Amino acid sequence: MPRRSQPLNRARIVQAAVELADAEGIESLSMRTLAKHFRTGAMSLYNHVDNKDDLIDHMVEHVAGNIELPATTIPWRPAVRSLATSTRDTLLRHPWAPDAWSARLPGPQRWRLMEAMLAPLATAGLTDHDADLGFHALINHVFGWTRQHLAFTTADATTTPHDVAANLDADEFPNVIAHLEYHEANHHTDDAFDFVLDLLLDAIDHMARAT
Amino acid sequence: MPRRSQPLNRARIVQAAVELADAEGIESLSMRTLAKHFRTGAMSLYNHVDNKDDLIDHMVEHVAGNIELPATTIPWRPAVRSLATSTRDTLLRHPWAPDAWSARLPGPQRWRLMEAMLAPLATAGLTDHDADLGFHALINHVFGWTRQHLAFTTADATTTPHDVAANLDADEFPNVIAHLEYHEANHHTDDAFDFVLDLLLDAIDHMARAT
DNA sequence: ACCTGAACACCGTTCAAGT
DNA sequence: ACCTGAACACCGTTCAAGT
Repeated sequence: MPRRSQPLNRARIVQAAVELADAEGIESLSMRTLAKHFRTGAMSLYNHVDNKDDLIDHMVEHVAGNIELPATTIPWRPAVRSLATSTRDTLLRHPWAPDAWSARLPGPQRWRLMEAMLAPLATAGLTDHDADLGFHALINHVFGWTRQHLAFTTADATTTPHDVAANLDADEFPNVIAHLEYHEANHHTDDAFDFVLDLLLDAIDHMARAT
Repeated sequence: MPRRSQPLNRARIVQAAVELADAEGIESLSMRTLAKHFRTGAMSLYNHVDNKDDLIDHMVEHVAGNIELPATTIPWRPAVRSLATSTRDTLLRHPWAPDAWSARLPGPQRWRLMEAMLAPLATAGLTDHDADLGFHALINHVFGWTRQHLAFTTADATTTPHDVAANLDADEFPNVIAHLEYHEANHHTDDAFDFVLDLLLDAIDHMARAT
């Protein structure tokens, strides 16, 4: 809760909004509570942002801008792999980001990321069709895995998978119960992200060699 | 806008809420506007639903209940394939559903779906580890593809990919522009869903044979 | 048991008035 | 140019009072 020494500007507002959404959840981010961080009223924010929707657009762009790009000199496979991983890492720091991201049109920072993923794919020697398939499969994996991971680590920290399993009918849902118990026992083995990522990279490599 | 001949009950409320969210978007679904559908005040809904969050839980369960399950007699691969496809088909009819689904804990109908996906996978002869990888990769693909498709078909119907491409710097984003133009030219070739689905099923089959 | 009006504590946003 | 108070049109939800 900083005093208001410096004048308001959009960068500071967006930065504070991201921090607030990270800490308290985006559902409790309101123009009024955000303005309180600057010891002013909600109306003052409208000098720097069109409206709340515009603010969230800028928040998503801010997050997108934090994603580290791979060097343009490395081969396509490590480049794509590195970008997928750093995208996941950044998204995990902003639990509200995946939903906001998917629901909005891209801005400059997101175009920059798309370019950084498409450019190495374009050097792999794929047909347009295969490049398109590969690109979307990779994006879907990164966001799908991240969302799944966030749902597990964020939702009701009080309710463990084991508790949930105990309330399910063992005759009706035997495989669900086994699945939940597997997760209970394997909390810290997070190789699923890399495994499926490599599966997709293998498939892309295979398509490239067949072209 | 039905007259209120029958008494209110939760099933009718949830049904109306789903229809309203499908037609107008979930952001314009309020307890007050929903109540107006039954020519009553918002407060009357609270006799059948704990609160708005509970209502949305029931809406997601309603959608999950509409997903057709494969026969339990068929082999694992067509069973999984069919469930993935019918899940996608149902989700596409309810654009608000994927976000609401991912953000909430499962209820009975979603357990039923998980069981219907895990049960055939369990007969494929995978290790627990591989079954887990396969399950999550399949779910991520279904939801990721569906979200992507919804974003493309719902967002600003006025702005075509081609319009967007025209506003991008051709030197900075050459691959993004090529990608958008590819989508412009290939509106109706939707084989990406099946292609990646088969890729994942092949990988699962391969893991099963190697066990 | 089910219903419902009034009221409370919030929202986002507009507008007119200030410096 | 930037700021801001009051006001408007909404929210979800509680509570007390009705049948």
